[in-house]
Amino acid sequence: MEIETTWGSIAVEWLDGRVCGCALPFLSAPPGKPFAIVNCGDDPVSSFVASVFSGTGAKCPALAEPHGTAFQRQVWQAIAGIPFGQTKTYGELAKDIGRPKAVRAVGSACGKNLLPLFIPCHRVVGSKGGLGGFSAGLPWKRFLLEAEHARAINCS
DNA sequence: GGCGCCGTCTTCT
DNA sequence: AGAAGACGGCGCC
Repeated sequence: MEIETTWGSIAVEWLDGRVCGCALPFLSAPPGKPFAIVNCGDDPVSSFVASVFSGTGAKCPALAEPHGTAFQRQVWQAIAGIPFGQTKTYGELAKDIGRPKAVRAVGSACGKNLLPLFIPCHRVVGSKGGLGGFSAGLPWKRFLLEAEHARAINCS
């Protein structure tokens, strides 16, 4: 299914009611227009996505077993544990999974996350308040953090 | 404060 | 094996 927004169409795939894929249009620069959802269903998945953008944090729907290495799953699981509206640094995440020095590897694992929005990799920021990166483009990450009232970033 | 280099760990070529 | 990546820290200008 697809959710149409003023920033492009968000494609979400699922199997047996479990989300197994999510793709956002890549944005290298923020579109001039404000973000808005144009066409959105009322199923659990759609409403979850809508809630993420509106900053009202609904319950995350069931996710399919993610495909990845053991290390990546650990990272993703740790990310999934970040409370709504809060952020965590790559370093803290690394420490949480027992590899305090594997921060670089953690970042790498984030980039391979197939379920942005559902696994909130946008809540992972750099230790100095930097944004780090985002697979679909930083504008999404900035917007999402702003929507969740994250103050750990430099909202200029 | 900003820039650059090195350390560290996992994954792809 | 070698290279690269969504980092962190420290030293230097």
